[in-house]
Amino acid sequence: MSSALPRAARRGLADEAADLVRAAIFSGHFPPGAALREVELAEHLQVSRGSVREGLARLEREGLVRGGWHRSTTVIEVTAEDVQEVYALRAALDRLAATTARRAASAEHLSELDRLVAGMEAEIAAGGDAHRLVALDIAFHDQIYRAAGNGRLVTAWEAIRSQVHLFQLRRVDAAYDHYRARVVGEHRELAALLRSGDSRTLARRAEEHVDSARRSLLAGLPARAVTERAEASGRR
Amino acid sequence: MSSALPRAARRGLADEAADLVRAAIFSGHFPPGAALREVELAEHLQVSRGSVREGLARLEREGLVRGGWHRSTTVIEVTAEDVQEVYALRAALDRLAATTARRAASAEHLSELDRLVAGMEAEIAAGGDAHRLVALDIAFHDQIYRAAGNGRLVTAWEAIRSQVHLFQLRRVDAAYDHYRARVVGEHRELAALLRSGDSRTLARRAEEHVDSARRSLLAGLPARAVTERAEASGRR
DNA sequence: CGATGTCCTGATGTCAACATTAGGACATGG
DNA sequence: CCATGTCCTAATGTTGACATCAGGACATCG
Repeated sequence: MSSALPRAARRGLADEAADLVRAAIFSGHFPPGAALREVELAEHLQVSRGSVREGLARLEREGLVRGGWHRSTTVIEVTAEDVQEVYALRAALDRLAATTARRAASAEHLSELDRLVAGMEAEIAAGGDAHRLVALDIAFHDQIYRAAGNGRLVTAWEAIRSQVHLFQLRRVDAAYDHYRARVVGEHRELAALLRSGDSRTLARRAEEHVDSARRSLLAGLPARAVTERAEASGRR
Repeated sequence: MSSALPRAARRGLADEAADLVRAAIFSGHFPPGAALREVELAEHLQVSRGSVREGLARLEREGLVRGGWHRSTTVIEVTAEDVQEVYALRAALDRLAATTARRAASAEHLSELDRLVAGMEAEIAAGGDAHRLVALDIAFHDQIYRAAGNGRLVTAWEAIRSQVHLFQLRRVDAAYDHYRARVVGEHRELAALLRSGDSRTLARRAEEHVDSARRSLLAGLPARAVTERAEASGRR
């Protein structure tokens, strides 16, 4: 037993609610700009408003939704500015995570990276469900952050992780072929560099990997913004 | 009016509670390791447990306290490992913030930096209250992050800001003379580089500034950890 | 005497009712 | 027709009571 069993964490309704709502956002049920009303969610999920409220606060910490005083929390929009902000920060974090993991990663961590890359290949061979590929992509980077062994760094990553996830989903929607053609190669190279690469090269490639994602996503975004708001009820 | 009036935000009891508890932690009223019981705080602050709970969640987002399932939230300890984690992350964030601000900062942002440095000098000349100096130090870096104009980067900074504040308070407790001798010079150099420095040099100096703080703090930490727990009531 | 099971206590988790508020619909006056 | 003030409503903010749980004290058994 290498990791001492993940401590059978009992999690509480707030976490449960957060997971459900997050999944609903990723699935497109709540498009960007949609309002997340506490009473609605509470009825639908069969939990109290307090728990929903706490769950929404957690999603806000992840940057997936925004809230305000006496104002419904809403799903974030995907504007070019948002993309620039998130990926600029992600480049800095990924760079630190990669160089730290280069020193600190255990053999288990590294082989798990290989396994995830293999999973991507298998997924593509099996037809290539876009959402599953993105999940593997995110999981790959999760693993790098975990390998670095810096709890605060993991927290910082978690604060943009869901946004990156959402952005990547939109990216594959707009340009799936381009994504599919690159995802395995880029990640395999990162895995190799993490195992036995020069630290400078690793840092540079980690930043370029993010930059590649950023440009690919921006190319698929209409000039100004992708609002695509879908108000539940028309304005009569 | 340069910044369009700061929007008269009404904030709610949760924020109020968070501010009060944070201040109490900085003042030493709640030493590292102390348990923050919701009922106690609720009675003392004259607000409901729900509001206290939400305020504590905010402090947890800042990394100042830790919570768990059915376990009291407690003030973080200050171990060497914690310091390494926070300052490694801070170095990466400060580097990004500085280089971004080098391009994006307005004249107002830059002159506010000068004003803060002048405030430090004045404070030292006036005797030099340690807590006020640290507050100016933090405010200086707040301003750099603000000048960079990346909301996500600001959020990432806010997730370690209070920890840095706490660490710096401990640093001046352990080695005030060393801190006082360096604080003005280092910040003045950063301000100058932000106004008209080479980007590479700026990035390097920003990282070194953090590294200087890290080493100074670690030197004041006993070998293993600084626990210094002060249980409220004895164990009879 | 050590290991194990039971109970108790003090805390957090959850809930539903009440208070407050933002934002818009509407009426009014210029 | 536009500007302004008033009111209403649907949402969030806040609260106190109740349900549940973790951890330790204690008794019991081997």
